[in-house]
Amino acid sequence: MTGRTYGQFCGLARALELVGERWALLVVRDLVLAPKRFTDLHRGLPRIPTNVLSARLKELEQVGIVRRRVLPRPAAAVVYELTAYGRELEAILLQLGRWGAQSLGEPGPEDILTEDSLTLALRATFRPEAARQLRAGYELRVGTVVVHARIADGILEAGIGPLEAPDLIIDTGPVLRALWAGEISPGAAVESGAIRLTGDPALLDRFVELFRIPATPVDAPA
Amino acid sequence: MTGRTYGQFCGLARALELVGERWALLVVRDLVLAPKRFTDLHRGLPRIPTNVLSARLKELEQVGIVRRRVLPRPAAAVVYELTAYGRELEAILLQLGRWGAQSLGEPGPEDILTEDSLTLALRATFRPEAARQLRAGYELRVGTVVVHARIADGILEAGIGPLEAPDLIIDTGPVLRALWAGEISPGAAVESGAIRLTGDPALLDRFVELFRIPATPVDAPA
DNA sequence: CTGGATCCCTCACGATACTG
DNA sequence: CAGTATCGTGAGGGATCCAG
Repeated sequence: MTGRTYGQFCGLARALELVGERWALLVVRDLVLAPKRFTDLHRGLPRIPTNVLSARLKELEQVGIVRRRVLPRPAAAVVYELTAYGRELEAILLQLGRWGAQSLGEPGPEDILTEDSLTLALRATFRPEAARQLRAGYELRVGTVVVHARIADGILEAGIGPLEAPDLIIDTGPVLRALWAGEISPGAAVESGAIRLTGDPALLDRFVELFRIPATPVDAPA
Repeated sequence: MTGRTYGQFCGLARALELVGERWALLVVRDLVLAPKRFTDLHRGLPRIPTNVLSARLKELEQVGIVRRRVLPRPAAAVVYELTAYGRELEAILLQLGRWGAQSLGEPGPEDILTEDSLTLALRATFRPEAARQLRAGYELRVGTVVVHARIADGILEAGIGPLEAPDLIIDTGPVLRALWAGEISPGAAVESGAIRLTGDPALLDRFVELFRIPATPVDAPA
């Protein structure tokens, strides 16, 4: 326990000692939306070795970010959930995710997309000022990944899974990133067939105003 | 370059690929306030091996967070500075630092405190709503570390070094953390001799209102 | 089948020494 | 001052194995 510290009396250094190890923040990310079992976590993070996942959960539990809970019968299952302290990381994760999304290129063939990360991406890129006077329900489908967003009174509710009666279903693929970043217009995306719509097509224009990855800042040389 | 990725199409995963390696965010932290030379960075982060510092700087430069700049003569020096993209991390660092500060215990004997981290701690814990109607200049001394804070019109300006004509000089030690967290009252701190004041003592009460580490959330069991 | 623990290999990190 | 070179250690990666 004496190793692995930064030797600085600093809140940031402390934070990095708590969640700075590899995979730690992604585990927290997958617990933001709901408690999960070990196997569910592993399904959402297939590239993490089970021993590392095990170690991270123990460490996160020890420092009060995650709580291990054994469900009462009949489902004799173990779930991991965030503590109140862990939940405070959500806003930071969203900000960091929005920052990182600016330099996100096209998805590689190995890259996976999960319901959790897509849902958090909706929350991270939501712009309340664009949601005034709007009440709408979107269902977003990317391959087999289905999430939804409901906007009402300037508030976003985003979650996993389909929606009862969506005003618009957006069925798309990798082009979603370019659309999100404003690199392609909704019209062009639909026309190319990269996006299929079910419902009110006009709501797609609202969608790209509601959810937006900021443009990547470019530095002038010198 | 193919290794070290998370295999997820996710802004957060991307962010962690950019700044998730050990020491990376602390290097960014030390560049937030001002560009620095290699040796200055190493002075602020004495525990980082020079080869690792070298590697981090190269990586951060390659991904567009840091720029390496050779100063023109006469000072044939090399400085590292943040790009616009790197500067966008400041708000995130402050939030993360404030989060981590909640679980910061007493400083260990090995822990060091730097001007940079103390200045950023001021920025991170500043509460504008407590600064209304106030115009004041503080000088904060912790050992040989001296920083300052100027408050005017609800705005904070915090930086390294002393102040021309401070309204209050706060000369203190490790007790500062407890004061910051509200675990000890200003009066008790002064009375115990752990804090020495020069200037208007009433401004110390304002200080603890202006800068505050939020209380650590405690989870109810079950 | 869930919920991990164990083993082995590799590579990043840490410490130290050294150079333009 | 601004790094590079070398080398040992331990954490991470991948596969397999085990208990309830």
